[in-house]
Amino acid sequence: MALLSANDIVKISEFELFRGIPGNTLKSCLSGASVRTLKHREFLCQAGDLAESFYIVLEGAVKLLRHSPKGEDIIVHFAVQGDVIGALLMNENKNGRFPISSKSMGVSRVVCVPRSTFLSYWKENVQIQSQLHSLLYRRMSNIQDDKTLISSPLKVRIANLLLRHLDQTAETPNQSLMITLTRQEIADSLGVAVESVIRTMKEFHLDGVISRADEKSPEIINIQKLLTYIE
Amino acid sequence: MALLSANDIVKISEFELFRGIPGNTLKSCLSGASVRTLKHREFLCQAGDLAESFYIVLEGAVKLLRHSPKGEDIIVHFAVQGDVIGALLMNENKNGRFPISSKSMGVSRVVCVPRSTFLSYWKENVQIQSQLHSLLYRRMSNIQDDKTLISSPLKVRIANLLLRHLDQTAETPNQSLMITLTRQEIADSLGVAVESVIRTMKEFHLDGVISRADEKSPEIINIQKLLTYIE
DNA sequence: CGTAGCCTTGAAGGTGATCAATGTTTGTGG
DNA sequence: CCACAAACATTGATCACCTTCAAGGCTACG
Repeated sequence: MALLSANDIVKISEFELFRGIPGNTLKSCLSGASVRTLKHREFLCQAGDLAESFYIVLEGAVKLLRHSPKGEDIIVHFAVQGDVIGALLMNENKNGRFPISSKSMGVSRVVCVPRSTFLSYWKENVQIQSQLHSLLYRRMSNIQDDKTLISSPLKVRIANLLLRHLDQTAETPNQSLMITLTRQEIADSLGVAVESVIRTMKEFHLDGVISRADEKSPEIINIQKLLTYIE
Repeated sequence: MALLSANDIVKISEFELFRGIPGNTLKSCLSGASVRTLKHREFLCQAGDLAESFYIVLEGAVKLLRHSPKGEDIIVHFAVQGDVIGALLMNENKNGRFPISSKSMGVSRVVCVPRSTFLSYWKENVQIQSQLHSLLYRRMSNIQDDKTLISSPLKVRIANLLLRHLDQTAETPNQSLMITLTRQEIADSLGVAVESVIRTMKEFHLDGVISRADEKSPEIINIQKLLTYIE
């Protein structure tokens, strides 16, 4: 836990969440906030924890997990830079508990904002509420997209997942993923067995749809070819 | 299309969405609003329509559909009394289009509120934004629950769906569903084949888990027995 | 250097999809 | 009032996709 550096605040001010928000308002919205650095696989919060603060991802990525009855973990969302975790919960009654766990993917840095700050400054600011709406809208759209594809073959569902995580900044026909996803994580996100993901990805690889510069780096996607799986 | 009756306004004022909202604020929030009566299976809006207004369900129920690539429709949500449809979209850029279709289940009545009213009165009211958040939170929780159960056997997923739609007002051990769901709708909601739902429900019936007073009325659930399928 | 987490491959098995045929109910139009 | 279409329900047979299980390999890390 550490205080926010001036550099961090600049970075935060550039997030879409705070677009058009004056500097002093931003400062209020971050009162009592601290920065937490998470190691690979470290938990940010666990399902059942008292929700005393919520989070903004500064750097890196965090996966949101829910326990399935079988004991496996299902990934409901990959939170990346600028994403907000647990804000919806702040509105609910006091003593609310997280319904999800959050686990860091690689090293990441996260801003922790206390619940009281949400109630005093976030909840009372219509601009911020609207921006939160936009974030939620996108997350809701994604999860609905997934649901729409439930009955599609695994190839299609994986292709869809990969497309969603493309690094939109590059312009080349071959784009890489914004985050490094393991086969296990893809499986957990789609609710299927790892082995099935591995076999499908192998096929993609043989077809030249995906490739990797080296082990450990994110997958590189040939978008044209990938799209043929979806149509 | 008709104007709101005094009776309708009373009913709306009792929705959770407007809890603690003063009468004149409510009136502003409904400026330009009209009531639409929908026949069974009539569309309220179709995917791709210009989102010029959003909706509040007054009576009856409306299902929200998304087209899957195969041409089937997946049900992403059952909207009942007090539910809001399309509000998230109002925040987004002008000329936004509905990503979903809405189709009435039986006869229903819906309040149509113009986008301009949202921007003038809903968006600027922090109380209403918070209430919208709560509604969304619940919808998000539901869809995440569904996702968590993706890899569970069909029995469990159907049991979960039934539990969610119990009529909470009754106290008896046997509760009925709030809305009449056809097997087809259950299948569309879970993204499985109708035949699979029929076979599972038949089994439930033989086990005495569900029963129907008569055809056409909602299913009656023996909760104790149903819960044994989930644990 | 041993453990933990992830990846890989093969073989066997099951759940649910698909296809086909038929029945029931409701609403529509002649 | 009857004929017909549309939407939903049902049942059985067959089959594919994905799961499960088992075994082994690789890399990172304490």
